[in-house]
Amino acid sequence: MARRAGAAPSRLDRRKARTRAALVRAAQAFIADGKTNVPILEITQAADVGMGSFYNHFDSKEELFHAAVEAALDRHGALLDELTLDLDDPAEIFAQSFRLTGRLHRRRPELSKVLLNHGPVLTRSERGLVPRARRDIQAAARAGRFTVADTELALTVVVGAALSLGRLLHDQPGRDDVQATDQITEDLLRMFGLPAGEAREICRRPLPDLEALDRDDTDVAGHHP
Amino acid sequence: MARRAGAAPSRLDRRKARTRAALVRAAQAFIADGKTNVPILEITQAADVGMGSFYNHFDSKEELFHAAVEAALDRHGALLDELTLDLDDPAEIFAQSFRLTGRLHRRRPELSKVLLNHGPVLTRSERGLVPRARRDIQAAARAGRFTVADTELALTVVVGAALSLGRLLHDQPGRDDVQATDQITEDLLRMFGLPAGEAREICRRPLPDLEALDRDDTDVAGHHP
DNA sequence: AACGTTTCTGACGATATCCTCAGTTATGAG
DNA sequence: CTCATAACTGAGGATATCGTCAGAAACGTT
Repeated sequence: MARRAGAAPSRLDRRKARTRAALVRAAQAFIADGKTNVPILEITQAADVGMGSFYNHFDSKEELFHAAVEAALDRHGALLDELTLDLDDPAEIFAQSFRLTGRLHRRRPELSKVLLNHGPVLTRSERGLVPRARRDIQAAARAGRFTVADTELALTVVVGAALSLGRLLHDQPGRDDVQATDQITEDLLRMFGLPAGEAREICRRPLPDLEALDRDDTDVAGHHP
Repeated sequence: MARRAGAAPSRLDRRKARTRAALVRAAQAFIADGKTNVPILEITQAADVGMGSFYNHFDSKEELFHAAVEAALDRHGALLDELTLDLDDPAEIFAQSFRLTGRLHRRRPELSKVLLNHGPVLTRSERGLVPRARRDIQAAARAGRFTVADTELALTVVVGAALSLGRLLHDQPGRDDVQATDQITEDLLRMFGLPAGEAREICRRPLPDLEALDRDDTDVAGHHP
């Protein structure tokens, strides 16, 4: 019997959701290691779930991987929205979102790797970070803060810069991620027509509490103490 | 008996080189379709080469794919060097290289797809396009044309923008590639500190003969009439 | 032409992976 | 408590892929 939408989740629902979440988490771990051609058996073992259970939730490995990446992206996007909620200047909203995403690469390397390994595919996805960035750029342009000839092309550069930055930080573990991220954000703001001095100043403003970010991200992973 | 370096290639050498090239070309075709987990047998069939021949040239599929991508990148880099040889302004050399690379996505879609699908891995490679871009940016900075706080970070943005642009053109076949490429180049020049007017003007200058580019690229593919 | 060497070739045994299915366990309803 | 249903489980047959190897063909040398 189909459960009515909005009804409280039953124990059965929760059991199924737990198994599914375990599989998604295991998949994220493998993606983080760059291995997308792992046998299904290994995934289920890592998730501490029976082999057959896989097919109760997904029809193919690709379906699982896709779900894993989308979940991670959605979560980070929502976090950004939350953290920039009380900012007024659209240029600063954009800058802080980009800076926070840059910080992410070091703070949650496994999530970062997921983004890097599947970034290309997700670049034009209608979920996750891209629509958010588009919205912010458009808002800043409308407010006269950014000079943007073509929103989609500006967005293209921004997304490319974000992925490329992640790759840089991943490949050079010694590099200062804060300096790198803020410098690139500053470069992008100049590209958007802001005077060099103002661009630099905006990128030096303090960021929201990063402890909150850690707490939230821990929640995401479903890692309850 | 080992052949001395520099000696004229014998028929045997050429035979071996031909089969190897056929495998590389077939690999490029598969990479272009995004399929990097094709059975070796299919690759050899596509290359019209015996199954066993594969192991005369490569120890693993990954080795073949790596060779395929590096060959494509080296070739395009050399082409850019050739085409921008007689330019004086370092800013223009950078701009033309970027614009020409943008043009490539439409003119040679299969090569473009190779770059896109393996771009992330090759971003920090010491061969191919990245060292060239680094050299050009440094030259422009030394000449006082670009204002660059950190060459590596600027390079990161440029590389990311190039890959992201390729993805955009690939996903939106209808989009005007010339307009998109030139606009992004202009954005990057502004990021490098050039005045908006000058950035725009540089990106409107004519490009080297594209027919020569076609001829050269055809040579690359080893496609002799 | 004759012989040694390099390269090519495809069949085949070994191995890895898939995914179904019949049986088991957990949950819900009466 | 009893039965029905949903979810979980792992063994196993079917399938796919690998990489070796012995022989054939092309090439070089004398």
